[in-house]
Amino acid sequence: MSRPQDLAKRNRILDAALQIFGEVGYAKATIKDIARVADIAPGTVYTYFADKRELFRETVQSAWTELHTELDRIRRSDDSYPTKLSRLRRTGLALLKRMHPILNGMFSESVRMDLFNVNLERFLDQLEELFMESRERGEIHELQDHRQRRFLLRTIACGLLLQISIVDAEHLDAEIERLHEDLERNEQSWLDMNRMLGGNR
Amino acid sequence: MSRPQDLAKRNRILDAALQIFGEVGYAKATIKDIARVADIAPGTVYTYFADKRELFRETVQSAWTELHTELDRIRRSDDSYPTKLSRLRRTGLALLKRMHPILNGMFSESVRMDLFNVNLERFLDQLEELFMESRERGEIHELQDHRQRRFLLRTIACGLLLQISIVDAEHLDAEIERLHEDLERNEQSWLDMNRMLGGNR
Amino acid sequence: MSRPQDLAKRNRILDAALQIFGEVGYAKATIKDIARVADIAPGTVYTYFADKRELFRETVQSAWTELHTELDRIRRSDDSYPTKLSRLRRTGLALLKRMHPILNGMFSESVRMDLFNVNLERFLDQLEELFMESRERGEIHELQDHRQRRFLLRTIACGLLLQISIVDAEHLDAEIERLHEDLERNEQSWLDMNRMLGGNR
Amino acid sequence: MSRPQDLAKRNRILDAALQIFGEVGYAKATIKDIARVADIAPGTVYTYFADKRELFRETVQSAWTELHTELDRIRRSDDSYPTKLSRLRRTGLALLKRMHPILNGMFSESVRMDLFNVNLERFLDQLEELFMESRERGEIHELQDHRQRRFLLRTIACGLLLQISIVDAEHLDAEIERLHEDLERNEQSWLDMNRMLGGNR
DNA sequence: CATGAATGAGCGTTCATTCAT
DNA sequence: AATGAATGAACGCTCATTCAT
Repeated sequence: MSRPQDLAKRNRILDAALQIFGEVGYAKATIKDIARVADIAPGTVYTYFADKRELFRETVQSAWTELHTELDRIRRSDDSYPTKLSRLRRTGLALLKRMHPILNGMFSESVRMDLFNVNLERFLDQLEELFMESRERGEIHELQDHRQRRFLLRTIACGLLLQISIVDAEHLDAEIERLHEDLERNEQSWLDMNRMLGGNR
Repeated sequence: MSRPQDLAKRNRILDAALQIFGEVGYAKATIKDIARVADIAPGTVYTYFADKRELFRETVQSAWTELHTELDRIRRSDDSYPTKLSRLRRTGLALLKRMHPILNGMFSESVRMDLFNVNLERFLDQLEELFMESRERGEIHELQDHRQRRFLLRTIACGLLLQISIVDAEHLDAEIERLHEDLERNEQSWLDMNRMLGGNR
Repeated sequence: MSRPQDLAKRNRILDAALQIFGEVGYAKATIKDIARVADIAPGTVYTYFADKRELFRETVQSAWTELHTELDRIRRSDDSYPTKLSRLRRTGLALLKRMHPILNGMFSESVRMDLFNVNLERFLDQLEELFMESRERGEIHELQDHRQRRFLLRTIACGLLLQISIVDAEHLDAEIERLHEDLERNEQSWLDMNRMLGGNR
Repeated sequence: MSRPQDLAKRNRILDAALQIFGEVGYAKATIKDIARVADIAPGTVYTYFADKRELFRETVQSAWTELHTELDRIRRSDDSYPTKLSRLRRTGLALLKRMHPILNGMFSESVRMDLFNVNLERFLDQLEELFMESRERGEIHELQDHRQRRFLLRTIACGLLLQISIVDAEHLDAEIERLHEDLERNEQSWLDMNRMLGGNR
């Protein structure tokens, strides 16, 4: 079955889905509500998506894909390591902010649909690539062994994800700002410590 | 409406709810299934809990309360700081393991019911108390300022929570074991670094 | 899942189903309409029947079962062969009359659910038993070989079934009466011919 | 609304309708599927037929019309009575075979749309015409009075129709063959008996 | 207090039909 | 005349909740 080409309408549906899934979670979100927000008839949703599951899947996956793409772009840039970290921080938090509505309701269904683990590991892989490349350029020293690093990366990534997801919309901007600063200061500590320990070697 | 006194039956319902909510998530869990597992009639659930929301609320809160109680006990013990850290690690992961079934399906509803933030902050408060007390006894030096520490604690706590919640039951034991080791090694690094930097002062 | 014991209500639902399935056919019959006729809430239907298919199945099968039972009773009676034929005619047509509402809409779904062939063959088997027994008692001579007889029995049975099913309710009584007479006269011809040919042997 | 002149396309739609109605029955057949098989857009169906009901009506009627035409041709031929019977048998069963897909799902809708009775009676009328003419030519003797004969004809016609309709596609050829033989043997018995009784007069 | 049958609002989904292109 | 995306009413079915027993 071929899908119509009206990408604008498809995106209106995805935006509406993002909003509604975010507001009430997957199970309580209704196609009728999503259609109402997208300003179309309920039946039209099924012209663009096979069923509720696929709509959710596409909604979530589009956010992950954006993250992967951005991280890839940062990695391939000519920026210095600290600049890359800074860009990553800004990009990641901006995406989290945009995805905030859905984060809260997405974990359980994402996991059930196997959308979470695959994307998380892919994200971590790219992050490690970035570190490897920077180390090869002599921009950083290694602090931990592979496993330890992976553990910390995963834990921090999950930690940020969950922290954003539990903020209510009202305080979202302030929280993002706070995390931004905290991450920046933390990075500075790491860079300092890295330099210090690197110098000690 | 006054509540009946049969606490044994109330707990049977809570256990059944923990199991069913965990297996299928809040939205897909049915009162009928919970009642069947608790070996009572569906209507009886409403003698002990006002509605499905309250049943979920009580189910989740009982797990948190257990965590708070355990952490309090550890804090008040006479153990050394490394021992306390070790006990905390073991206790926390054991509870996470027991709560695993429900973790996956609980975030969105927990947040919506404001069960998450309050309990998380209370947990972090206790954790900080533990650090303060240990520092006062000269067992540790401070590495970061209050805010930085809070950020790291919250991020790591959330990170562990989310990591456990996305593991499927089959790999749960292996994952718990892995996290246990990773945390232990990480703690050792911190202790080493703490000692090193402390010595520098 | 055990079913409640309120047989009166179950039968009210079956009667309503008979009426509605008969009026509009399986596909266009709605659970809501059946529930309305049975004077219950739509959901209640699902307390007594698993789904629409099972409700239809039970509705149709109950009629066939009644026919099998009646034919069995006639066979085992002490009546003479002509009396048995007469009783069979009356019983069969009476049942067809009662089932008339559903006949029209039932063929296609019955066949799809494999309700038709099995019951038809069972009916024909019993009919043949009746002939065999009567022949053993010397009440009839055989006119045709087994296959020819089976063919005629099946064709006539199907023919009567279809004829009744295509009569509209308004003319049902007259049609039943007409078929009754026609069958009676036909039987008489057969008996005459049987006697004639029997006498010739 | 005037109808377009593209008869080839109209027939493609009718053929597709015959196939789809036959495969799944009236209610489950969709205009989209019929359009897909006919290789046109769904909307185009409504250029040639007012709605789904009319499309079904035309589909079924075209089959009946074919039967009437064929029977008429046989009647008007110069063949002898036994040859005519034989041709009728062959023609009828061949048409039933071709119509098999639709038979199963058509009774209820056909009756509801009053397509069945009229065509059946017209078919029986033609059949009787054939007998009358053959009797006038002295080819057969009469066995029964008008009413008795009409009853038997109608019953056997309906019986054959229903028997074919309940055969699944897989066994259709074998069943047609079987009915062919049974009818032939039965006709022979009738002819024999007719001759015997005729000779007695 | 316990029961469990009854309730009925509301879900995801389908599809005959329309109509702007 | 042909298209096919859009429509929205209506379906089968679920299940939190109630209440007569």
